[in-house]
Amino acid sequence: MSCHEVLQEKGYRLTPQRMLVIETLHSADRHISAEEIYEQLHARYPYSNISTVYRTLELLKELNLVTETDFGEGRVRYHVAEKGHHHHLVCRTCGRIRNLDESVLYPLRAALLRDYDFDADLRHIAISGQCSECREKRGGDSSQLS
Amino acid sequence: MSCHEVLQEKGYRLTPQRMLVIETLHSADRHISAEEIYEQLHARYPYSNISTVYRTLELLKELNLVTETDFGEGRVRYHVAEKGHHHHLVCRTCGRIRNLDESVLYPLRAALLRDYDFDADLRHIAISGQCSECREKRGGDSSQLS
DNA sequence: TTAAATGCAAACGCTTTGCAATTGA
DNA sequence: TCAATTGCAAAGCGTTTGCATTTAA
Repeated sequence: MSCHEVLQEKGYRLTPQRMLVIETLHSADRHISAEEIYEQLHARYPYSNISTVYRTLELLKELNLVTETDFGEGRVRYHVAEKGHHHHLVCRTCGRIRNLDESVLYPLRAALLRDYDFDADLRHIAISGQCSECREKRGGDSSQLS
Repeated sequence: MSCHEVLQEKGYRLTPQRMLVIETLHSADRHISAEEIYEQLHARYPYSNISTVYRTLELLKELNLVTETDFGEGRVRYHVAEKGHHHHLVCRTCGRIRNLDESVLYPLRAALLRDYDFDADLRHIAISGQCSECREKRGGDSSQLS
């Protein structure tokens, strides 16, 4: 189902601004920032505003139509949520496997490239751990972070 | 070698502000933000300033005495660089293994917990990929990201 | 003594918000 | 028609910077 259809179905208005933001996101060949979306939008539709871009992105995020990724640049980047590529989260307790959107690993890849000059292959990984249900049931060994 | 010694050896001044920032970082039981460091510093030394905190953190980062981690909260957190815990980066071409500071994985762990409610076990992982030398030599298959 | 470091205030860049005006359904 | 959406301007937040003053060595 397309972004337009999802918006319409859920009762959101299909404004020209929203359609242009969606179009820009789809035609982008890489993760794109709000500012970049705004520039393209503004070129075609001069009476547009960056706060509308942010509000539209917020909405699309809520509807899981776009993914927000923080590459540690001081701004956040967006792309349309792809259903195709994903990894797996494997619960060590119940064994259940859950899909993990690949975009969650992008910041790590970016950091390894930037800080270690290492081109990590994160295309086929499974991450082990414990799902929320098993954690609640057993209490287990959670806190690694502090 | 302690932070104080490193600073002194490299010819940096040991000001009370710097010593208090270092002390605060060491006594913190978790990753701490600049604002939090400043609050503690300011309580003990009222004529201090947050820009000094930022400048000190910048310096300690350069000297590899502290690590900066972005958990995606809109602010960055710091902690003293631990030599103890690390993971491995394994080059698929030359096989060389390089240490990876564990803090690089913290944002991923935080994101999995926040977005997937999954408590990932990232304590013993090796990440496969290609190091910079091998990439330069052979050109290989790099770009996964955009 | 003096270059390095600080405090202050102002600016920065990204993002959010209050509100009146506009508009899609 | 009228609630949803927008544009605008201003604010919010974490961080950085210019500059005069202070200070560790």
